[in-house]
Amino acid sequence: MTSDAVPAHAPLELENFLPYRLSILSNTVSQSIAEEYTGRFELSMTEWRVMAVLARFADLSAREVAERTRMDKVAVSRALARLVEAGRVDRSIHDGDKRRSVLKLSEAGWAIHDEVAPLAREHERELLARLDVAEREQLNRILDKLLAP
Amino acid sequence: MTSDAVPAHAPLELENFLPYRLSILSNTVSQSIAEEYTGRFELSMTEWRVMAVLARFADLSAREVAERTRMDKVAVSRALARLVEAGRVDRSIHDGDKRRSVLKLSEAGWAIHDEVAPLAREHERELLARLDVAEREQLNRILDKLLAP
DNA sequence: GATTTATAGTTTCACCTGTAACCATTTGCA
DNA sequence: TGCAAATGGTTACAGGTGAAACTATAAATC
Repeated sequence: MTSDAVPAHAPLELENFLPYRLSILSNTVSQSIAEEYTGRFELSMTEWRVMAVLARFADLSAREVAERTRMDKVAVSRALARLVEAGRVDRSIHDGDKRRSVLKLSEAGWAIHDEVAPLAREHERELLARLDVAEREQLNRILDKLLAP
Repeated sequence: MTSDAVPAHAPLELENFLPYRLSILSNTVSQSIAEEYTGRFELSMTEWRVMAVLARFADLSAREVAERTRMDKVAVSRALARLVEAGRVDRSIHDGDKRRSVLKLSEAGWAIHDEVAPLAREHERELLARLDVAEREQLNRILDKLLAP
């Protein structure tokens, strides 16, 4: 039996490494939702996120959309260009500040939103169905803590 | 006061929508770890993931790396090309199956691993420091359930 | 044993992404 | 007022990414 002179390496156990587990879970969930709307509506995930924010908060500027979605402002700018082009978002210019845009869902945008939102909620429901009531509360509390600034 | 003839839209409350919260958390965490090694070691996130898997399980094939990292096989192929080129991974050919490659970290690869791994663990520690012991156990149990196939 | 089918891995293509540079407008301040 | 600094948003560039096609090898079937 050889003595262990050289200290052993200490590889991460990825399967127990929290950042890794979060990444796998998040990608799996987001992608399974995205699969449902990308095909049906020619809607990218970033576009959907922008629409979801505008559904909840009207008359935001592009910068505010970026803040709320935590997306890059360039990504938002491009998503908005496509959404406006497709007639899903109405863009006007802010009174008194010609740099700011004022954004809201169009009728067509709302129509899509009203189909996609329940679908997204259904996925969330399926995911949460794996947990009991106590666990759901725990998860919410834990996420609140981990997401706090 | 106008009567509400048209049914109201029901926008998602993104800030309480589980898939969205998971996505924000996962991106924030992964990126803050990545910031530490991308600059210092010219190492992309996908490359690091490949290295982490090869640290834990030697002599995998590219396909097995893809399975374990849950990355696309094309992404793995390219990450491996860069890692082999940089001398961080040794690639040989499987005895008895000339299609398979046999991958392992090189000395240089291990040296980098041994610097990055503690750094990643430290980030995990900082994140978990926001939770008490009970919450950490709860989180683990919950993630086990949500990640089960 | 020859031929079809499956598998490992790479390349191509079309697109998405972030960083940095940029333009227009507004704000701060001397 | 005039001018520097800050801000909202877009564009250019340099990668990174997945789907599909492709090459090489192995396994299955006849």
